[in-house]
Amino acid sequence: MNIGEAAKHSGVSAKMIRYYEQTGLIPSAGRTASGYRTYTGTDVQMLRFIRRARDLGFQVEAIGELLALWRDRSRHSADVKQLAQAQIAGLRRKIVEMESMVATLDHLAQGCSGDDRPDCPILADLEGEASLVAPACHSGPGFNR
Amino acid sequence: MNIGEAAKHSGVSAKMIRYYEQTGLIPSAGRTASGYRTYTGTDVQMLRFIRRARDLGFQVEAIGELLALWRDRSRHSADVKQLAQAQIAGLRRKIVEMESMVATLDHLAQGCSGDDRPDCPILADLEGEASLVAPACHSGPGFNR
DNA sequence: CTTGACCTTCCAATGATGGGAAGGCCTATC
DNA sequence: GATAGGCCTTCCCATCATTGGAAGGTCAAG
Repeated sequence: MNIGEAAKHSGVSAKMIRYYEQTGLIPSAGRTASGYRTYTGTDVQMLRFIRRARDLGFQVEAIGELLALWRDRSRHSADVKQLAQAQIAGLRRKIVEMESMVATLDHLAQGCSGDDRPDCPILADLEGEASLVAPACHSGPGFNR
Repeated sequence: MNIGEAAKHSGVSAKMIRYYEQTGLIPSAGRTASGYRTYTGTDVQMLRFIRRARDLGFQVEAIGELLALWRDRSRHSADVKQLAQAQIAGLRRKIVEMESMVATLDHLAQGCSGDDRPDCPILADLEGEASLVAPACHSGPGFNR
């Protein structure tokens, strides 16, 4: 199977397959005499593993760890679980952060008449007049930006 | 005021101030005879505006639109409100997506014994045995990855 | 044997930010 | 007035995952 077919069957683009090979996430594929990469069913399964992990928001580095565990027949499921829970925790952190943004924006937008007048609490807040909005919404220690 | 002080007062790093100038988000700063950038109180206020908008998750392109409205004395608050609501909608979309990831991962992690045995539904799911998890959780059209 | 679809490598760009080097400027201290 | 060290300047590179494209080789069907 060449790279195009592997891409179709795995849902990972050919570009990304080459990239993953280049960065060492996956081993180098076999080659035909003319230099084309060849893929087996196992390779496609690995690519689908990667695709699925990406869909779950894992970074490529974490996927490397997952792959290592996947290949390790004597792995401990605790190690896998720990990676998953770290991922959950990271996602939850980002969700909380975004929810705080939404709350602030929603509060500001509700105070905005939304007509043809220029007065707008949204701009006023961005300008720095923070008294118009509850400070607890966005000045907490949770922001990592 | 030179760029270091402007950075300190605005919370935007000197690097980013130069970058914003280079990309046209902010107008070119004045210069001293020896080439140093100079900033006024108004400039710092604009930088703080940018900083605050970044904290609310606006992309730089959207901040450009916000700044244009901020400068426009005859703006309509409806335009500002629309930008804010688009931002809210975008954030909510991402939050939903992440919540679906968390739900899937949480479900998988709960099925994982987390001990020294190798059996692990997390890996099994990543491998492609999607029957272990409700497909509606993550196969919807909302994914933009 | 040509055509079109595929493959190869290499280079570049995205968006927002940080790091660093090489060199110039400013200010305080001696 | 010289010097030190802290700031400034520009320029280049790196990140992270992904896409795009160009230039050129290969394969399969007509």
